[in-house]
Amino acid sequence: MESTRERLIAAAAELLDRGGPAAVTLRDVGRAAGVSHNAPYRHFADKDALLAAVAARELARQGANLDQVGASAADVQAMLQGYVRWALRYPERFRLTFGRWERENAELGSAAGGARNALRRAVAAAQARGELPPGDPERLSALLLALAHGAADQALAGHLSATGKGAADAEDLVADLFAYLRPSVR
Amino acid sequence: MESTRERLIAAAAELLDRGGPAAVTLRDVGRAAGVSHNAPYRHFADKDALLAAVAARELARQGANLDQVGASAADVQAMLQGYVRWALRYPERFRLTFGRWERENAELGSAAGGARNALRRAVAAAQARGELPPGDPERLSALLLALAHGAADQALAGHLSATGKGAADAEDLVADLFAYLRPSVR
DNA sequence: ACCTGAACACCGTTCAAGT
DNA sequence: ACCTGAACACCGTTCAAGT
Repeated sequence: MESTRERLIAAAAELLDRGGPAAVTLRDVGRAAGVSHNAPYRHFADKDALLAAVAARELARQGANLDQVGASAADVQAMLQGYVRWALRYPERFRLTFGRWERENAELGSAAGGARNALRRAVAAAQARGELPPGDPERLSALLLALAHGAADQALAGHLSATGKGAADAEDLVADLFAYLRPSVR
Repeated sequence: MESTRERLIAAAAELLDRGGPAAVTLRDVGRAAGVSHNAPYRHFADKDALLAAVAARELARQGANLDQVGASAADVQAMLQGYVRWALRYPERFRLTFGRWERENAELGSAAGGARNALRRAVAAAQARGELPPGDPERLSALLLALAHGAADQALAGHLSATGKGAADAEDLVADLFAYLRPSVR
């Protein structure tokens, strides 16, 4: 049995996918969940809190995927490319998740932290195998995630020329970075 | 003498910086520009068109900076770090500029294209000097810009741990990438 | 060609009231 | 503890009218 709270979050996520944050009106959310237009206020402080709950749900799902990743550089690459695919498939959730509010919302902050930790562990394991350059894994993780994040955002904004000789989609850029990082055989 | 159109854009940019797109109400824009709340409709189709004009102005300014860049890898790095500093200083303009609309707005699309071309030329020059790895300059440019963009966005979302042993700010990540890309002396 | 004031539909939020 | 209907203030947009 789905709680009203869960139905509200699901309805908000669907409206978000369809038309961005502006399309998430409390009236439509209520209608889709079968309650009145201000029933959401019994579960969330305001509209922003409802959107934050959508973001937290998304981040928790991402974290669950990341936990089962392997220890090779190829596994880390696949993890980041999976992240890029998710961003391209659900642009609005991607943009929402990396908005403003992690300072304010504890649930969101810890969900994001968990995902970052999973990536850092995988990077450290690949470094131990000599498949990624040495150095602080936290810092190398940040570099990898920043590239995946930026490549996805550029692709969504239409900034990646998908044709021509220099054509590269967001996943190609992730692959390029891993190729540059591969320690040369000495 | 500043035209009404220019005053509207300037007022919108200031309101945007102060409180994000939601704070850019046509009523406040009109008030700040000394006209009525619907005078903007004589200059822009709607609120989105006004925001697009703000983004275009910003992008044109960025492009003007990029045109005077040198030909060394250090110059390219400085260019990208300047981009990161701009993003961190004007988060709302940064987010606005890389929104949705480049497909729709010709002025915006060409402004963004000009900035990308300036970067590609500088990258090609640094490659010719042997300071960056060979390969299609378009593709390497995309990698560099994606990282700078992603690092800035992660920093703005509070995703970059600014303290601890793995501490790295957005500019550090750009520097790290250039260090990895430096062709090893063979 | 540019601007204004009134008006409309829509939205987030609050409140008194119901079970 | 959870929900509802009415109400309020605010916003984007349109329109008839003015210079």
